[in-house]
Amino acid sequence: MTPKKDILKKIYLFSGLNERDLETLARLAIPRRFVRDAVIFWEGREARGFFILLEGQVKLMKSSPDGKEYILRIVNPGETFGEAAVLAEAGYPATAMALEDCHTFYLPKADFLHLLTASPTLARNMLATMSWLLFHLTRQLEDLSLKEVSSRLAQYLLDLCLQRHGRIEAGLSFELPITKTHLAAYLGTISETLSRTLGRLKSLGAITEEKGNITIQDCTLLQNIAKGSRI
Amino acid sequence: MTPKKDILKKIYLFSGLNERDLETLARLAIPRRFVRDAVIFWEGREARGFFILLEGQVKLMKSSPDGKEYILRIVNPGETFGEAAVLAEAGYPATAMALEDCHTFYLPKADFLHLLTASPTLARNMLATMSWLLFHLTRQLEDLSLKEVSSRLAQYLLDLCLQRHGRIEAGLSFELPITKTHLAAYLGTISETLSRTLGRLKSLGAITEEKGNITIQDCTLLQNIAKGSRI
DNA sequence: CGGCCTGTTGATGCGACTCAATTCAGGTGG
DNA sequence: CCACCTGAATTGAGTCGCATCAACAGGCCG
Repeated sequence: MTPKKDILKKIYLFSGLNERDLETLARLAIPRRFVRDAVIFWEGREARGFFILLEGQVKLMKSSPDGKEYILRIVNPGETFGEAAVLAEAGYPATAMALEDCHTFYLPKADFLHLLTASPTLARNMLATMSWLLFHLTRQLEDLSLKEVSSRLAQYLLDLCLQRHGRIEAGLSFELPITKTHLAAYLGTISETLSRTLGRLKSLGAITEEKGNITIQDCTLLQNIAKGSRI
Repeated sequence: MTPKKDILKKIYLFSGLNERDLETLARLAIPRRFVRDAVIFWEGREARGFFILLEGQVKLMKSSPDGKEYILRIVNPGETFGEAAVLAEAGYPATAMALEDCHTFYLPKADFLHLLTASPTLARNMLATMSWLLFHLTRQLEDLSLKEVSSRLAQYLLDLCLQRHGRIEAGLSFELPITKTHLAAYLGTISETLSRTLGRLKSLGAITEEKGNITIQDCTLLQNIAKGSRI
């Protein structure tokens, strides 16, 4: 079995840390597993620590009294979540739920804060992580307030293509990493609307879909839709 | 004239800093003035520094090709803006515009980063600031995706009342700190809709308005609307 | 096989945006 | 002091995007 230290050193938040700090972290990190659909933490609850996702997939979400939900972020292996909450004195800003069986490390708040004051590198990484999160949230706000569903979907598909292939080009294809219902909640809509919008992109010739596999056909069109051209 | 140092020590981001660091900051801070409607920085432009607002009011906003705008945050004196951008390598995530004639200090990125690595207190303050921003943005996302305009408006009014009087109670009144057009852009809608929604709150007896002065009449009703009850 | 979850499609209704007209308040200059 | 202008705020009519409700098809698994 891989030692904890070797796992931790691959996490972005801990990159560049010296061996001593990594060993300290390895001592502090507590393995925790969650089954599919388990709630990892609830929005508003006091944040006593944060998580490092090693295996599986987690959604960070807000939900309304009448059952609607909005997905703030999908967490993938190697990423951390709940970090920001241990800095603020408020509780977790959202609810975390396991989308698959998950394997995590848990880092208690007090230990982490202690290490944070001792290690400038860690503090710097933390700042970088948080500014990335801020950037991400800012863009989501822009999308929700200024763009319609078709634009948000087109942008999502382009981002995904870029992430998978490093470029955007007609003919490239990829799978959706989450179910369409979840994707709808992530785009701030519902599955019915997503289904119709995806259908419209297909009938316009922007994309094709086969067995959950999306292929980009007309990237110029897709980019125009993402920018907000009426379709 | 008040020495720069004494001004800086009242800024939250710099609280608890030792005299030496404050003096360094005071040497680095460059006074900059902006007239009403001046753009302080554009979204996407490289962030070479950030600002401390001393006097005036600034809006941070995103705008779409067809002229709509969304206000991410209204900056008030004593607050900083653009800080997150100097940490990330991406440019400014939004455009900053002066709503009134403004007086600011400008802190160049390189100098600030240098001080940041030298001062754990400053790093800690920066982390706290950023987690507050994250919290704030998260709530805005929740509101935009899950709530309708009436809820967002009711919530805004309640927040404002709490901020002004320290409590929420029927009979308390306050002024809107920004124009209704700006408020509309902040709530993710347009002035016509805001006007109608405000009218609805009045006719329901939740609030009254006289010469731009809002008075809370029925806080239970207002709180229910804020939580999402249909009205 | 039957249940369950995911996804698709159709009909309908509501919230909010658009466009246009009007009023109002503040500031300017003759 | 009043006429004038400009930007803010309000109000009405019409439209559109998207959510809602409902029905149904396909895949997976006990």
